Amino acid sequence: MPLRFYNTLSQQVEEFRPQEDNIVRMYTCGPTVYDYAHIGNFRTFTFFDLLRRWLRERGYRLDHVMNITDVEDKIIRNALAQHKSLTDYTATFEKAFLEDCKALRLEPPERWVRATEHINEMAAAIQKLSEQGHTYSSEGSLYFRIATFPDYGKLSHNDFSGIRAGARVDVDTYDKADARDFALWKAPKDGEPFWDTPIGPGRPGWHIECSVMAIRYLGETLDIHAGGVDLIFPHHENEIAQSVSLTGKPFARYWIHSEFLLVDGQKMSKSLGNYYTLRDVLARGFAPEAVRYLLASVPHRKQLNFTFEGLKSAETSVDRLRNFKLRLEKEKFPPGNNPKLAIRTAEAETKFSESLDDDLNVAEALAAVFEYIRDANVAMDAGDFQEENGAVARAFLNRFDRIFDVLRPSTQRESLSDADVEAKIAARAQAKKARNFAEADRVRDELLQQGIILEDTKDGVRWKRK
RNA sequence: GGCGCGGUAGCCAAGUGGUAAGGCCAAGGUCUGCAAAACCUUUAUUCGUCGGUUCAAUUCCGACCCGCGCCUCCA
Repeated sequence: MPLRFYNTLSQQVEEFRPQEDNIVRMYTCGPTVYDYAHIGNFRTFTFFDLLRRWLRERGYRLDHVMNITDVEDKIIRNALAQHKSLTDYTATFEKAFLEDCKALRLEPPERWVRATEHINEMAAAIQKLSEQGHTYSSEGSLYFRIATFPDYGKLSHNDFSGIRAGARVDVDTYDKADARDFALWKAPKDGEPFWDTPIGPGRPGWHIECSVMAIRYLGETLDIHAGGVDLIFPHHENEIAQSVSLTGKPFARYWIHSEFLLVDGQKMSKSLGNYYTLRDVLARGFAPEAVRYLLASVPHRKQLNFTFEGLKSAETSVDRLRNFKLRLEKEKFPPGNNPKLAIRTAEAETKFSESLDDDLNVAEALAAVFEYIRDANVAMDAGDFQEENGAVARAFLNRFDRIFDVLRPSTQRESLSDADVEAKIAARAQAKKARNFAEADRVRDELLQQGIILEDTKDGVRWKRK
């Protein structure tokens, strides 16, 4: 079965085929750097990461652009309040964001692009839209006139035919002719930063940046455009209106949206006290891999209810995976190749791949991995697991980890060197041999205090860092 | 009200027109000097409710109930 994705545009699962050979041109909506990103944001960004990794695993070459919105109302408000320049203000949060991405092992896209570095291009695009008659100005600001774009609503499946132009719905501080119209260019207000451009002084509206930067780097028609479901309307709808008006071409072929993360069944909000940044969660002692696993383990089209209980569960699941990896690496297997197991591994890998091909069904893919691990453990216990099975198993596990990337621990507290640990283990072995279990247990506890866990096996002692 | 997503065991969650994957937790057990790890057993006669289609529905159709999101900024 080919790779396929649910496309918001068609509301169907479709086979994925990029326009050109094996290159995937993908644009994903990145963060607005006005504050620390929260775990809801990272749910979406983790999904982008899985998408990237699976596309590449499937042989595609990626050209992925992600924007950083560094000019926007909240940023301006906060920067003014702190008497900082826009750049000084956003630099802090951009840096924090990139650190968080790294902690979560999110691969960087091929290009990060900042809104403020494309102001002139945005102005030029707006100019062109104006020449084409898609805009009007009001009090120094320029608006996109939705009435000039008949396909408006196709992505969000909204029917606007019943809405009258000019039927004023309460609109913020700007004057719009139609509630659906949106600002392309905002006139400067007192004390606010602005840019001098051929279309006048001001700053870009939010939507135009994505259209302009996507087209600039990826061409007029993207293969994939992804974002959170909350962006479907109006953001992505507006992007389509602008882009298609500008180019006359479809803007993106596959629109992929990830569902919301909820906390305790509700939307995160500061007033409810259920608003968590990644930093908040890590400060509670959870490893970034546990967070990554949790965010990655629920299919993107399903709302993910974040709880600390769930995070704990994710942590234990990661431990199970790591234990298996450790066993695979340390245990001595008899020579040979158990054909039954070889087949079993191939089956598991096939199920893993087919599941991810199916609109990135991570739940099913993980099931394939865990089922395999159980069978392999059983075989190991029975002595049926042989050397050559090990190589294949390691390859499968590596493949799993190229996508999920949770096996490597990120907190490496090297309080004891490997040699120190081995020495302690040797001392404990002596004590055990003398049946001095009190001393043996003392050593084991001592090591445990330092984050070293011992496991006695028939092949000797196996140890790992917590 | 419109648009969209979802309601499957204590929690998370997959899935199919033919009788319920997987993970976590819990209980008991095997192994172990004791642990750890691993394994085994138990845990949904049942998949929001009510109808319908069918030999057969959790899976299709209809209605209804509930949760969440979007409809002004938002991953």
